[in-house]
Amino acid sequence: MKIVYMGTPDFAVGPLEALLKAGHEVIAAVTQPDKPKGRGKAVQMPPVKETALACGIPVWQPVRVKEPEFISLLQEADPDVIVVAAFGQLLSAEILSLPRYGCLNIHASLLPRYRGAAPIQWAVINGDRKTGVTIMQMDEGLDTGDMLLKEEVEIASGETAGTLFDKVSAAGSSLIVKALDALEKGELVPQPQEGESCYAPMLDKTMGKIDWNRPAQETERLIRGLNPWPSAYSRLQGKMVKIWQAVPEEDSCPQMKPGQICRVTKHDFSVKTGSGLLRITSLQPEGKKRMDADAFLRGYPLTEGLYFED
RNA sequence: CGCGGGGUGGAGCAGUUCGGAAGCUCGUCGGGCUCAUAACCCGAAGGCCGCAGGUUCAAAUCCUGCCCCCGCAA
Repeated sequence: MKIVYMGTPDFAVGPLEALLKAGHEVIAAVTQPDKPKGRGKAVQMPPVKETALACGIPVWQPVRVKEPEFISLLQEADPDVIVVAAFGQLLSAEILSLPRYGCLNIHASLLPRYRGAAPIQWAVINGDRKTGVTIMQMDEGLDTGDMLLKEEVEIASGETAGTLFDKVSAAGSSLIVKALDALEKGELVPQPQEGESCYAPMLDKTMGKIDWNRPAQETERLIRGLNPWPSAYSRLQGKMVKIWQAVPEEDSCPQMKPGQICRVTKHDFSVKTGSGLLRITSLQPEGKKRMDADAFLRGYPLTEGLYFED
């Protein structure tokens, strides 16, 4: 199969490698333009570009895929199919109908649930026990196309968005290979999306601000869902503190108010929430590395009654 | 030149303003107490204070250059 691959972040790297390993002819990788990132302002290339370059695949980085020059470039390439994974730009009808087999998308959820940009994180934040990956035939809607193949992935207790990303990406890698195989043989049966749908909007940093009035369980899920990015955080004595790991507990401090620190032990400490306590076991003060709570407590002695600020 | 914090025994921190014997809370090892312990008591080991130069009688501390880690922003 002559494939044009469209993808940008780490999630899209595995599937690309899987396609190559399966012997498909990837004639080009399309990815978002390099952007200034990181501390220095240094321009960085997307993960998919790095991989493509390392594999000797031509890389295209159109600012807008709708540009006529890019469309004609695609037409010239004449792919059998376009495979899309977390690319970051919407494809026009013109592009969707360009390849013989159309465009296949690797989506990180069991559609029709979690259409949109951050399906993995939202599955964790909402406390789902399983999610998955869906290969679908793209249409003009946002993740509304007919489904071709699906695979479930369990969400373990304590799962973070980061660890789940790896699992779902791996599942997507093998599934897209299967899908193309079946596609060639004409064995795929498109299935319209039915049932309850929902959206998983893009995450932004403000979501990570912990509202201590919320129940401890809910905050704990938020912490896992926003790990490794953008991370859940609060403020303590004027400094930003990221919370990396916590455990919900029974409320044993009825006299405390939400956000107040209680039960400081040698190894960890708990914070009062709107419902229950949240025992903090791993955190990261501004300017410091992530550390276990007991390490934190050695250098930053806390007293009970102290508040996390808004 | 985007803004800022930091690199001090195994861990987390103080000390740097106002140069002058390496400290705190833990951990580790040995011993003691105890039915027992994450508790308590006694003792010990373990640091070229990120690297390289400079100033000085004397530098963790002042000056210069470099490396590395991290928060914000993007």
